[in-house]
Amino acid sequence: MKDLVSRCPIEEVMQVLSGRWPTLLIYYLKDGIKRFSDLRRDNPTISHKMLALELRKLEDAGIVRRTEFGGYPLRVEYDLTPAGERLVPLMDALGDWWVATNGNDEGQDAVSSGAAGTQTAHIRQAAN
Amino acid sequence: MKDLVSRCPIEEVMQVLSGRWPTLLIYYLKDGIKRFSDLRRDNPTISHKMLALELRKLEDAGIVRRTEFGGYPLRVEYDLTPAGERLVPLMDALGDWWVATNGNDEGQDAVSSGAAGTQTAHIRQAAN
DNA sequence: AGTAAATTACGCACCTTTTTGTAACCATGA
DNA sequence: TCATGGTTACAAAAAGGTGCGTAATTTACT
Repeated sequence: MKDLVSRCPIEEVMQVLSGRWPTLLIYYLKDGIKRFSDLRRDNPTISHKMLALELRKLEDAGIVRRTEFGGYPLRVEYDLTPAGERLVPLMDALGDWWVATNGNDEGQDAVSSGAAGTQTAHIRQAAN
Repeated sequence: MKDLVSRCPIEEVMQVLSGRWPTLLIYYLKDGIKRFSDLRRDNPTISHKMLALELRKLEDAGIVRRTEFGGYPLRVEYDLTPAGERLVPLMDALGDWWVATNGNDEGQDAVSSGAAGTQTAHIRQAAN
């Protein structure tokens, strides 16, 4: 997706959120601060290069904040900006819409949306 | 983007909505029934192959309805399903989030004068 | 009257462009 | 020597564009 074709903000958002990784990364970062290697562990199928690229893109879009600590080995932390946190419920709504529109065929994933925060709950369950 | 990597519904939605065309097509179809050639005129930079592919994808996702009328030349009409119409406000919200998050600091756009309406219009081409 | 061309919504094959993966390299403190 | 968080170069894969074919009827022209 090289260029914009319209002046529509929705096209601009999609330019950032399109693809497999952006939304997944946002969801992992929703749980709190993560490091580069954490994100790679969370999602082993993303390549080293892609992770760096996607993180940079999200950073440029103001969704992710990158904090670099000096020293060696270099330590870098990633988390959501306030804007990124405001984005999360919108993506939730999309997920809810999706399961609502075709949730009549399957649905056995019983990870209930409990209140107690366990770790790595990236699989959302939209039951409403 | 070939395969899913998680069982997250958001990843499934993004598989359908990712890319330049899906959201644009939905926006054009929001105005009412369109034919294949209408959509090509609305958006001259999409190739006929892509348009056919994207429409099929949206149809499979239950967002767009395809109605074929017999005869020659074959006539086919496209419009949004009810689910597709329910999706529109969610995309609007994303667009609003976008303009809200970066219409803030970067002082370059002089458009934001006038009343304090936070409501943002999606700029569409007036091609009718 | 007869023929040619245009129309609509694609499918298919071929080719180019864009994206993504792989592997290697960097810097340096423990 | 290994670990961290990258970057770069090259290769592979995927996405996308172009042009042709299709079908039956209408219109355009001779």
